[in-house]
Amino acid sequence: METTIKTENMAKKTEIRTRILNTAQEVFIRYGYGKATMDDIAREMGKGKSSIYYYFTSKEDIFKEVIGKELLSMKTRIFNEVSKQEDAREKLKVYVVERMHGLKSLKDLYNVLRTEFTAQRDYIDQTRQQTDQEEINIVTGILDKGVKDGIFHLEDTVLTSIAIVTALKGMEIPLLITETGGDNLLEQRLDRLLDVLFFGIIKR
Amino acid sequence: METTIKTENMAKKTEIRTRILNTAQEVFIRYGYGKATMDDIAREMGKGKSSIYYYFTSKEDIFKEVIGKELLSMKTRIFNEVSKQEDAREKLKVYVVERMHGLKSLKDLYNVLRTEFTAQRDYIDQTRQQTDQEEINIVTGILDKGVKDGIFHLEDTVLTSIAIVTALKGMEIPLLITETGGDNLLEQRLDRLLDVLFFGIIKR
DNA sequence: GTAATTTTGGACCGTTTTAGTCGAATAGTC
DNA sequence: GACTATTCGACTAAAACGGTCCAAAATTAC
Repeated sequence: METTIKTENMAKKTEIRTRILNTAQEVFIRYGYGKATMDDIAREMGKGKSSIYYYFTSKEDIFKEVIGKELLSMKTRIFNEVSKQEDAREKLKVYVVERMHGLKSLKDLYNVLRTEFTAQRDYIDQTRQQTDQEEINIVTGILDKGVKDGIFHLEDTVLTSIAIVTALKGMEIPLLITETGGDNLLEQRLDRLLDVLFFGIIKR
Repeated sequence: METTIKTENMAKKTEIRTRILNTAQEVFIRYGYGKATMDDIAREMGKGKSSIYYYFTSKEDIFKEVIGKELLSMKTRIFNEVSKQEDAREKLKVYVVERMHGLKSLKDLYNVLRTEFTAQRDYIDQTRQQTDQEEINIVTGILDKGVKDGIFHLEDTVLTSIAIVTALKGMEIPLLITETGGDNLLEQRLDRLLDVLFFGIIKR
């Protein structure tokens, strides 16, 4: 009975933390990190500002957790979509498209690339570096399967996956910064990228 | 020659003022009046903050001019759309719909109803009062035409138009504050309002 | 019922940001 | 050259903001 109540209390605390994170995300999206205030977040919650500080250490703390949960969510989505495909070519295609779409929604979240808040950007870059190895592992696994199935002709799948991930990173800024066109334009450009990628791989 | 150059200089000054107002409007829409800064506006212009103060007295001065030009633009649009109709019933319908649509876009502009910046809201309310008489005159004109054409049966068109304008005002907050649904929902609710209005008028 | 713990929020503090001003520099006109 | 128009970074005072404090309220434990 006693542990049950304590468990409920822990769950309630987690629930309130989640609500704060979701509210903070809306406020960060609407105003950007800089202009969003702790008072804004508290007001949307219907609570006092100090109450927010009871659950989180600082504004930056909240921001990092919001980014973290979005990255995790994005990674989960990518993994699920890639797992659904059988063909290695489709796996790679889905991986690229989901990755870029995920980043696009992250752009809306922190609005940092545009407004140059270096501190947050550094943090995002740093967080992204942690997932680099994971990305390379995913792409290497896809390429290995393709070679095994006779679809791809590659000597070194690890080096190739590094090249692919690096190319994707290099495309992030130009692709995401561009305001013109909606998802359709992004889709078209990604298709073109994949064509080049496949021709380059398949033709050898 | 001399007056020509001075005229050009006046035109250039007006052009720069217009560009400042348009830029300010974008910044106000994005961040709201409170969070929008003079530095934001200047940066979007590619100018120094002091340059803005060369053309405008204050941030509030700019805000009032932005609101003023939007209200004027809205009134012009309403007048033009109402003038295009022949039937008094259609005139009234178009008037109501254009009026509410115009207010909806103004809501986006200043974001004040939601964030309760009293100073700006008072100013907007005050500005709106100035146009009240104009609204009553427009609606009275429409009702007079309807009575003349035998479509409406009314004893006192002026009193009725006051009632209609008051009813529209009373509906502004609930209609515009509601986030749910797009223009379609607004259109439906306005149609329903008009049905009630017409049945109430036409059935007597 | 009382004590302990958890949660809350307005007041406060130190720092940062912002509206607005100043004065010098540059550009344009006569 | 004199005068006017325009520009902008530095500066000031006031306001805003992140974060803390501490008492009160609410909840839980005994």
